[in-house]
Amino acid sequence: MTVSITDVAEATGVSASTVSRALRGRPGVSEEMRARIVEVAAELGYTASRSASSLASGRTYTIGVVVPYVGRWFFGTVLDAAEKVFSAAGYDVLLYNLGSPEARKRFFTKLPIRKRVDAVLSLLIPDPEEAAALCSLGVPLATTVGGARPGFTVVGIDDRGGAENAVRHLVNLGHRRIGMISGASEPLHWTTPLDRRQGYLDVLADAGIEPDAALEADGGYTVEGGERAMTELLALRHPPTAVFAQSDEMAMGALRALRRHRLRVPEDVSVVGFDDHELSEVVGLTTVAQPVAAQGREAARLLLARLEGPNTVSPRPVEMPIRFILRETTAPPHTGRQR
Amino acid sequence: MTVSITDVAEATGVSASTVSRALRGRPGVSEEMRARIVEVAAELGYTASRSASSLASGRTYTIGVVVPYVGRWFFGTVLDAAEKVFSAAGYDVLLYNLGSPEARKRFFTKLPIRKRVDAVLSLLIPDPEEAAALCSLGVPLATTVGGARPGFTVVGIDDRGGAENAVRHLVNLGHRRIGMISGASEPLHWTTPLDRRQGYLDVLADAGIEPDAALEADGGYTVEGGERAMTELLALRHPPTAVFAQSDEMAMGALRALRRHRLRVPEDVSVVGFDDHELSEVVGLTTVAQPVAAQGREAARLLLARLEGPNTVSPRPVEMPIRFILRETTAPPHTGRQR
DNA sequence: CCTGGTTGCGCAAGCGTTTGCGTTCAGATT
DNA sequence: AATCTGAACGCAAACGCTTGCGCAACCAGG
Repeated sequence: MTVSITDVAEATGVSASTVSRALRGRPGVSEEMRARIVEVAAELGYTASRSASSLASGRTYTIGVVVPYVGRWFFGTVLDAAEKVFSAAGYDVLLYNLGSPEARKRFFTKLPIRKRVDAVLSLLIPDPEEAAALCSLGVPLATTVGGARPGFTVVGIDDRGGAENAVRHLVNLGHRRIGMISGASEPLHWTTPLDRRQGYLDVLADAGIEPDAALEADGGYTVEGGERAMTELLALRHPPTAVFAQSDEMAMGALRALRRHRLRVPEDVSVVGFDDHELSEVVGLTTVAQPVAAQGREAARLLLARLEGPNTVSPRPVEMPIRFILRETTAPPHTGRQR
Repeated sequence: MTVSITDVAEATGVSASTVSRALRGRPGVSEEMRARIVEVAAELGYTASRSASSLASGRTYTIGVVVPYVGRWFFGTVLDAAEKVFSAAGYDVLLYNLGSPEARKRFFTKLPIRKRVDAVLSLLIPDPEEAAALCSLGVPLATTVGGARPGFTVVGIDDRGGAENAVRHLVNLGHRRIGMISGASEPLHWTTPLDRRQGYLDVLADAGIEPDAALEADGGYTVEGGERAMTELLALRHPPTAVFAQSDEMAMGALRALRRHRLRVPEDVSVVGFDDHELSEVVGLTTVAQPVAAQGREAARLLLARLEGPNTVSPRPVEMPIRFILRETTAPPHTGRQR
């Protein structure tokens, strides 16, 4: 039926051990013999059974990647980049998409990943319990989100600095009432929304602007949430003249809300996002870009390095560069007609 | 070190076979014994080694999913939905991201998937050779793209009918010069662009409009490609007054090109897309929606059905409903000032 | 009390690799 | 010429699980 290692051993007239060594480039096989074996194996269309080989060797040559939503641009992009690195290095990737609470719970209680992977890249923010579960796997861990976490190799960006750039831009344009559409603040372990908020507050303080809690609305990192949040802000007695959205998706939701309210951007309201979503250029959104694919690549590379070399996790997160991108959704506040 | 089945067996005072049967719900174990074993296993934190179990049983409880680009909205969304179905059924998913030609070649020559999966869902269009390679795996196959293919369970949409809807809408508005931004026409096995083009041609013929090859530009299914294509169309001696883009991404590129040319949408040019991308609503794009996630779910379900029941592939593709969505990028042609 | 059929469980043979160790043999060293 | 060395390869024991078969023990029917 399907060709096994002994088939190619017999066909070559050697033992299975020699075939194994030859095919995996291990020493102890003469070059001519190796060549013959490789040829015969190719001829027979032999591929080693991963199950058998990982059972015998303990290595799976598989990386587990766990993400909250593969469908979302950010995660899809990171995954895309990371997968390329892994597969180029000969690793397969096992995907766990943990969007729903049930899926998440099932994953962390049953840990189907156990004994199945050599390392894991987590793109979701584990709570302390979940992090402990991952650590208990005893394999190298990495992440590109949520900041430092013991045992994890983390590559990220300067969220606070990025937010400062965005908000400072608005301040420099002359805005004083600056709203913020923030991300889900629920999981406290997930520092990104907190850091971005801090950047926002820092700049306000710097500019001598009194922060106003009413100007912060939660958008849950989705387009719809952004729209809702913007709608809330517009319902305020004194709506903001500019809005900093903690993600481009939420910024786009805000744009939609503004259009529904027949408000012009940037004439009536300025909007600045964060992330540089692939479609942000299309809508002309001013934003701060983070190298999403590069983060995935880097995290994957570091993970592989830990796998092949000494398994040491750097204490400080790797920080990737960010870049402010001026486009068309920001302008000085409209001092003329007031709503 | 890590707890194995014999550990559970010893701790319970039974044999490993009984533990195996008990944990997998096989007959031949009394209920009270099963309960005890389950309890002990949970206590010890036992998880069966997949490698060992699939080596012994031949089943991997893993589905291979191969996609061209995980990062792109369409594929990410299909994958997201399919993964949920698979994991809920107890299957893991092995992801192969074959964007680059090298990755693709490596995959199809080495077929690392062999002996690693129980079934595969392919979201890329295999050429005949690649399709044969997949068939040679001897496992159930499914796809959500590219139409009928022997051996594959396929779930798709009525591409031709959808295109007809879109173009008829433009015709009804009074447009006569209707351009088309088409998808990559390269792989001939991939029928979607052809079908959508046919729908376009059908409606033109129906309306007594002479098709003009100059009005078709290739956008390669990307935002940038769409922008280039639109730019080409605008450079024409008689540019179209409306454009049908075969995908929303290309439509968005077209919108960008139009904005760059200081043309208003829909006053100067109407644009209609195809797919209903998650951000199409944000930009107000008129389009024809296809149920992307639902297709992924359905394909996954059918695949699992083939896996558990009799392995029969339905001869006709499953067709999911489409829906025309009128938004704000289409209007009657501007008969006033002409460029 | 002896059959014949269940039911519940253990035995042991795999599944296809990897790998430590042992063997053989040619060539180099004394 | 006897010994040592290293390279090239084979043997066989894992790795952790599944599963066909066998074997007690038990129950009901004659």
